[in-house]
Amino acid sequence: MDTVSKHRVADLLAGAVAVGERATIEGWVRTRRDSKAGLSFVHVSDGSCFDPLQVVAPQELANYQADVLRLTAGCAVRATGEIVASQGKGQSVELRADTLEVVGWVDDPETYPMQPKRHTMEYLREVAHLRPRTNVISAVTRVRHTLAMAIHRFFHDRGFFWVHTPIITASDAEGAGEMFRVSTLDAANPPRTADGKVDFNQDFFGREAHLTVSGQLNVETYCMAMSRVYTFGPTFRAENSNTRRHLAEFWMIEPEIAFADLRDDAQLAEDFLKSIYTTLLDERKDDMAFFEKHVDKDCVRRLAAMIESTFERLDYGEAIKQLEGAKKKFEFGVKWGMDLQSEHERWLTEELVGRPVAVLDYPKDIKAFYMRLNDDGRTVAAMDVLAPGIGEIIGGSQREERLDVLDARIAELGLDVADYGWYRDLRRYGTVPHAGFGLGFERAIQYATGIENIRDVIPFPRAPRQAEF
RNA sequence: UCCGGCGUAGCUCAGUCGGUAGAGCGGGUGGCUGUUAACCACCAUGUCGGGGGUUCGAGUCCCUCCGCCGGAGCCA
Repeated sequence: MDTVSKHRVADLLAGAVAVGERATIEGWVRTRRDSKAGLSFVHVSDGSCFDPLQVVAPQELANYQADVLRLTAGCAVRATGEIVASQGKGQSVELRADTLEVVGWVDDPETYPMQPKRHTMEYLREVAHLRPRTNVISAVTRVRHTLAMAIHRFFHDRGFFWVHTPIITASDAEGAGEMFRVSTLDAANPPRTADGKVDFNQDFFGREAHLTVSGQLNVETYCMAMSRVYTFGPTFRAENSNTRRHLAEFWMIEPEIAFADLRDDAQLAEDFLKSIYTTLLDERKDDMAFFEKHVDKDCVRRLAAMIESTFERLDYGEAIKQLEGAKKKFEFGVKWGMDLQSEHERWLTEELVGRPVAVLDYPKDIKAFYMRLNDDGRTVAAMDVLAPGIGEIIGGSQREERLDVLDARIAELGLDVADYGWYRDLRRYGTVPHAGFGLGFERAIQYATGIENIRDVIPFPRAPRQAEF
């Protein structure tokens, strides 16, 4: 092998190697077309960008008959040659190979699951180990990475610290949602207490433990020292929900800011969404063009509109009034005190406002115990950010920082104050107003790409009866 | 979990009134072409999701189980 340096396809297509210079690429064959002019065209992808590199393999290659003419989709190859201006349409440059080495064959091309054709997303889910070789999943993968990096960059640039809140939690105070148990007890024959119950005292942690459903309560502790913090990590829900919007394991982003109220929180959410989607449109034009053409023709326009808009602020009570006065007939009735249905959220952001809107100050009875009670005594400082085309994209709140009010809410909801020891301590020692929000990472990807099923924007989806890979 | 739909070739699907299965793509072979998911011709391909039932006969009708998809609920 010669000393020609290796390059990524993305770099070559971007002109990193001048025409006339030599380069080596490594990747997987997408398609092969033979020309009786005495050459074959082999499209090679290495995942570095949406487009493959066209490798021109002339019949003069020593292994042309033996190898090149046997190439099928999925073969792994290494090609070295001169970068030349393309004679054909569809690419600016191509690699005229003087060596083309097959690193790994596809042993049975007929049953290779990834054929050079359109597959259904359902089928691709059944071959999750091979689906990153498709246009759509590789594009999702690059978008997912770019958004993740954009999120970290957004927070880092604003002085936030990434706090690694625990995956395993012994707190059963997190509230909503069924949790996965974490245990080393013998499931078939667990130790029992005198009254016949499972004795979790003998379990690994000496008490019941679960996978976390939210990092918020933990991250609040670091907020009360570091001022600006966020979590970005996996989250688990054992709900038996089988929809295109739910996973048993998903990633969530939860910033938390000290010395801040609900309005600061809403502003953070607005800045956040605009920033990460600006980065996405800027850095992944190729993939977004693909989604726009083949998945959701409105996705780029939707993001551009969000970036350019100023988010509206709307009081919950005002939202109810507007909904009650709407000419549109809703499946669900509208009344103060109820939670907004998806159809209501869509109407508010799409019909009434026509751009993203933060709905503020919800009735306390439909919201969590930790949300700050407003002076009216019947609403809490909660917010939902609604966006055209999707509805709710972010949910957040100002947290109750007054110990006596928090205790009253815990009691009111029938919760056990003993379960909230360390959380209450934050209100005893230097408490300050603070707020935060939660964003489901996969839903943010769905919103950007238009991918309808959430199982297609995470590499290995976990859902009821689905954990094969 | 509830409601609805679907399950036929490697993939996407068609299959009428119940009479032992077809197309396109993909694969193989050949032709043609600086080709772009190329094109043309030919060839091969099936436990019709599993089990049970009705019938002379079931891909088709009935029961049941499994799986998948969509919607609802729950939510991120």
